[in-house]
Amino acid sequence: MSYDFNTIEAKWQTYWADKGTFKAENYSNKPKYYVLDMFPYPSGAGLHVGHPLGYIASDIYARYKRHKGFNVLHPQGYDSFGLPAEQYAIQTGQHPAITTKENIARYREQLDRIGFSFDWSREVKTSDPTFYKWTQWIFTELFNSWYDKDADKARAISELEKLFSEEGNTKVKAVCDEEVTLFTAEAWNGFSSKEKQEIVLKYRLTYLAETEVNWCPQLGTVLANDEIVNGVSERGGYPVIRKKMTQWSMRISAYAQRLLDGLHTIDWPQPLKDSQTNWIGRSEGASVTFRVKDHNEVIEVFTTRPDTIFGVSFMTLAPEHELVAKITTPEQKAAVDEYIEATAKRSERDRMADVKTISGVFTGAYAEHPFTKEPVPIWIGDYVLAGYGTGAVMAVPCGDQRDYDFAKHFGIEIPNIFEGVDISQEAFADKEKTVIANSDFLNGLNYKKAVKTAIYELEKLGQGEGKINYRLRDAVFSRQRYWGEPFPVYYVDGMPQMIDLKHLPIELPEVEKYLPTETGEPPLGRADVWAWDTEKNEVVPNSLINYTTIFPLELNTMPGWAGSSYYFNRYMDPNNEDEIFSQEAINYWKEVDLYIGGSEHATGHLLYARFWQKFLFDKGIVPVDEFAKKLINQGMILGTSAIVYRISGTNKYVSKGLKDQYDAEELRVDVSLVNFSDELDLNGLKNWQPQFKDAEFELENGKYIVGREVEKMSKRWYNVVNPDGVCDQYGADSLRLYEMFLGPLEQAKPWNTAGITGVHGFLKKLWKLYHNGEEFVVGETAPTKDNLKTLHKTIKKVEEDIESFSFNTSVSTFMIAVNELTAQKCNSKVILEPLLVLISPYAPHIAEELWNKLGHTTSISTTAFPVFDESYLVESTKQYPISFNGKMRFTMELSLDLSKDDIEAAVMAHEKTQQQLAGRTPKKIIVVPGKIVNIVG
RNA sequence: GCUCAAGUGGCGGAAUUGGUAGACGCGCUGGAUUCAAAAUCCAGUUCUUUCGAGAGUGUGGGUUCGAUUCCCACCUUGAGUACCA
Repeated sequence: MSYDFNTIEAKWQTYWADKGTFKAENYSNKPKYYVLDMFPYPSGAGLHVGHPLGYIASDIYARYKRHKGFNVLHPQGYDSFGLPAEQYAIQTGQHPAITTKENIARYREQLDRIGFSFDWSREVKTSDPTFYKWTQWIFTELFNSWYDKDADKARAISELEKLFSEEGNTKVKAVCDEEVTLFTAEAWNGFSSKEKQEIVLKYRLTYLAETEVNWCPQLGTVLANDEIVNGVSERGGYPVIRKKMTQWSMRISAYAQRLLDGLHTIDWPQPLKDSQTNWIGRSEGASVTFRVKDHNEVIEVFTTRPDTIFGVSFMTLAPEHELVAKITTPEQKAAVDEYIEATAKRSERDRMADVKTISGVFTGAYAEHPFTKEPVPIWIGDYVLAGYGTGAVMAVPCGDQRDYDFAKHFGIEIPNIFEGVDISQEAFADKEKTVIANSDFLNGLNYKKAVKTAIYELEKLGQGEGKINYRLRDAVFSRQRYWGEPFPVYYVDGMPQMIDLKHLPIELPEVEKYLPTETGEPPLGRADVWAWDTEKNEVVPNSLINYTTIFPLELNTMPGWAGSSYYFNRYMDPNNEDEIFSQEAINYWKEVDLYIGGSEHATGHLLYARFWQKFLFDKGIVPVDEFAKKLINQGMILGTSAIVYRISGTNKYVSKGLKDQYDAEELRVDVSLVNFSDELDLNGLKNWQPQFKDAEFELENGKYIVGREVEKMSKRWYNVVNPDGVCDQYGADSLRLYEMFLGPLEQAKPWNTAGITGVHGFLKKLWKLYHNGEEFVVGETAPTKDNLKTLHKTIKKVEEDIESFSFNTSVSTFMIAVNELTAQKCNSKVILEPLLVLISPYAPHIAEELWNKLGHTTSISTTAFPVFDESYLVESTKQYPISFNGKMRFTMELSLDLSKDDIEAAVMAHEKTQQQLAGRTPKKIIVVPGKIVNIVG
């Protein structure tokens, strides 16, 4: 019987599903292990061969851990809210839920064919009301919490209100909005309910605020900072402008320091940690207050170099800074207004593209230096960003290149406050070599001491303090979209009210169209049944709104990252209707042990998920404050596009080798039209698209050879390879082996279908080893020394490979093992059984089939991983006493079957040996023919 | 500019407490089988060579008996990030 992979694979996939082989129990005597993939967004295009790469790796690890005696949780689900389904709905009118359902069915079919060991009984979908009930609940929990800086954790709002009523807000150290005014307990108790709500809102971990947001007119929605790339939207590449809107925000900035600290406790890739560190952007320094002369105003600046305070020769405000209008003198007003208008016109993108141009204008006003009391001119300039720090800087031209360039350009004085440094050409920014001069009490001090002293003196004056600044901004949480989680929020007198857990989920209402309304409201503004009855506690028609018992509901929906910020915990107890998950379940599984997914989520999903986990930890809902111990970024699988060359203005195509003789343009054609040797199927091309119907070709050696380009797999390049096709032709086991064999997991690598014959050949050889024609044959004789050596070599290597996630080299190891056993004519059951266990994580179907043929009635996945025995590898080593030059004696360890004479001759013949051994008495020399390999001692 | 990662045959890539560089696969060459092709099997395949050997892991140095591996400088490529005060 030949290796009929299609039948075998279908058979075992059905078996696993029927028997529930991979169903995980929440209680076990075995140690637990949680292997997770980043769940997919089910797009209409289906899976291409790049998608399963990470899933195959995690599946291998999950299956390996089962062999190692772990109770393994390996679930899968869908991140099923999102833009593509909504945009399809806008175009076709089809409900996104239908599109999503179809796409999920297609994904499931494709995933099932690859033979993953997912526990599908735990499947979650973020767009499923039974799931987003808990997304809504977490939102209300965040709303009902504030961040206490003293306790360094989130606490209940009720406790904050109690503090306010007892002592006002003067002593409370909380993370809150900047413009909070101080009040006493008496004042608090005298406030109206609405005033109280307005104040508390400034403290909540999710809050409503008038914020300047990134508005994308084409998409009709706001975008988070990480959804913008180079000033245009990540999706679609549309321009983004700044606009003020009332939006929900998440106070992630409260967790900035803990998000930073937590990175040291988790085993994640360094580049990913670096980009999170960068995104959080902690910088240590001081805030300094400058009085504005002739005005009752102060300018607060943040600086990382308080030691250079005596080098300040001007100040710069961002053009958007609120003080600009107040302090500009009448003489300068025209110039300032003109400059502000010019800046506003320039898009974010232009501003970034053109960093070199120095621009700015003097306001006419002066500030007072805190120590010297000298006047400091106040300028505005667009090199100062309104969104960072306080939007104002104290300019020290001798110590900062941008300040230096600005001062040079406008002829502002550049005082030198560094000892022994020439600043005639450029600023001096080397902290290590800094010695301060011309600076009163800071003279002669180095950087560290000067910083300390300056802050101390500023504090004495009451004009500054040490401060840590973070780049991390609060995350906008509202989207003007239909296909997302609705907020469990209604409004009474303009103030948001949360709907209690017992009435959740608040399900998405039906709408006629999925576009924003004519008045610019989000799509939910089109819903007719979208009001909240506070007596019946249910959603009722808008027509009933009376503002006494029935109120309007929130029209925004949540962003894509809401559901993905905690789904990994929900898998632990996914069908629980009463709780997000039981405490028993979360305390058993605790956290993800291994998380595999793409690096593109570094500053989005992976940061928000850590934030929510820390919040849930503060609330005592989860037992650990980092959700994933280890994370691996799998690399992308790239496509290999095929290119034909058309002579410009004609319908003639020339083969790759001839293209330089013509003025030819490049066209991409479907990769399935090209064989392994880059030869194009001419008739296939003619039938592929009408434009090629009458194509003429100029061939080389009778063939049309295409050009190749490695680039991202995408429909528009016609380079997508579908896993179903690979499974049809070679089988899922070949696909799995080949995806691993392609190269290291973390690296980006091009797909090349030609190479798959290699791993497919291996499976055929493995099959042949057990079969004599149609008959299944297994040897009952005892294994030889060589057989055992091959086996244990393989056990050792495969175990090391899996533990270090070097799945690519394991495939080679299997090939070597099967080649050796074939050469040894070994089909001994004693060898083959453990070998199958080794192979089963990679190629589970064939392993299961042969395991079954060996007479086992249980799944191979329940079998223990074979134990490595070193004695089979070192047995052939012998030790010989050797004399050298008639003086020294040492021992030789021979790992090859060579005679003593051979070795001695080899050592003597080797010229370098005498130098190497001069004056040394080695204990042991490892030798191979002609060379000394290792001298020990 | 800054940060990080990586440079090994025609190609993907092996090789870690520093010890036979190029495993394994693709491709290519030759052979067997076949009327022929596909499939399969066997042998060869870093470069140079006067067939003795010599050179060789981006470049130049260093440490070592010995370096793809460790150290220094440089070059190249990729990724991320950027007027962050």
